[in-house]
Amino acid sequence: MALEHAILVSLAERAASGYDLARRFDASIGHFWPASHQQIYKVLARMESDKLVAADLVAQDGRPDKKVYAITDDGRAELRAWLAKPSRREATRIDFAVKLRALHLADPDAFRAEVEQRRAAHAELLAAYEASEAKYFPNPSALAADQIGPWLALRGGIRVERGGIEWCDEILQALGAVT
Amino acid sequence: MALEHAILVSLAERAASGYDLARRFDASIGHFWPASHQQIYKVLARMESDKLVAADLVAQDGRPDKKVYAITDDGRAELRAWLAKPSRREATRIDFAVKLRALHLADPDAFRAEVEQRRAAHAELLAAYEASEAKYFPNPSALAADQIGPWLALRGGIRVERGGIEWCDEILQALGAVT
DNA sequence: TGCAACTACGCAACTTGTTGCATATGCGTT
DNA sequence: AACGCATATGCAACAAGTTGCGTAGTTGCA
Repeated sequence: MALEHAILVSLAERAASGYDLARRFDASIGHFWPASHQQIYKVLARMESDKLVAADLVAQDGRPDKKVYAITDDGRAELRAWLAKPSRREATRIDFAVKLRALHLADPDAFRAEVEQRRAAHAELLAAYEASEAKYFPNPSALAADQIGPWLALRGGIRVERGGIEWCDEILQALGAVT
Repeated sequence: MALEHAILVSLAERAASGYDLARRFDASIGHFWPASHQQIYKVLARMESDKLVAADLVAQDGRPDKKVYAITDDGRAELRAWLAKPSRREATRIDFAVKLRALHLADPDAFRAEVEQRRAAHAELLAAYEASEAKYFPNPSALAADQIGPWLALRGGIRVERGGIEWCDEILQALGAVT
């Protein structure tokens, strides 16, 4: 159950409502652990009953009330335990690679279009990551201690997307050679 | 439901029992879509009742009987439909990147050890992929039509592992600079 | 005035995958 | 004879995530 840990990491940075978390996941941590608001609310409710987080009901004017969750000492202990325990290799499922294996059964033009679409998606994410890096980490050699991790995570994202683009280019080249 | 499609791809290559598929997944297609034998048997049973595959009971001597599954025309149609429909971007969940974000809360030595372990795992998989490439695709410029896809998929795996190693090295360097 | 978009929370049904266990045969080793 | 290992199949309980829907107030715009 790693969404739990992703939420703990996010709440350790600062307290947030379920809604805030959902947006935070869309913007940053969710690049590595996507989560829908439904799933976040569900897990948050269980975490509250497990005392890993504590809710504080905040009335707002002009907006619905919200429940602001903060990490508890139990939560921090759980987070530390998770960090200390080496995680086993996560299973990466790459739908696209499965499709690739069946390339000879597919329509070449449709497949090429899909590869190009995929390449564009990688390029878009890469641009977003690079913009984040320029904005938040302009000087990586002089980072605050709690910024090194987020920066390294972002670097990983950049590598993944660049690798994805290169893979697409290699595929397009191979497809081109066939045509 | 993509395990279904991975199984169809595998059975389109050639018929197999659940046990065969499980081993095939361990060795090749499972690098991109891991699956346990329990899950494979479960999905196969449903696929049989959906007429996507047909089972043939084969008695063996010296071994338990087995059920050899072959793809049906309906299965081939489903496979073609899946190939033609652009798949949306799969959600990649990177446990490790979530941990990285909480780096400042972790024990530096334990974390370094985990990164090194992760690097070793990437290196091991990379070596296996490169051995496969050398063995099965010694001459990529002259590949049979149905071998291009599997080769490109393997190339993707190689890229992923190489990228993973480089990321680990970047992290180790950053951790070293701190110490 | 109406309608879309944003904030804010959540339930219910379903699908997918994991974990632990059970069963059976036959081979080779100790 | 006992044990582990490979072959071969599967069930049951559980965990995690997806999809579709529902509620309710506020803001801004056309």
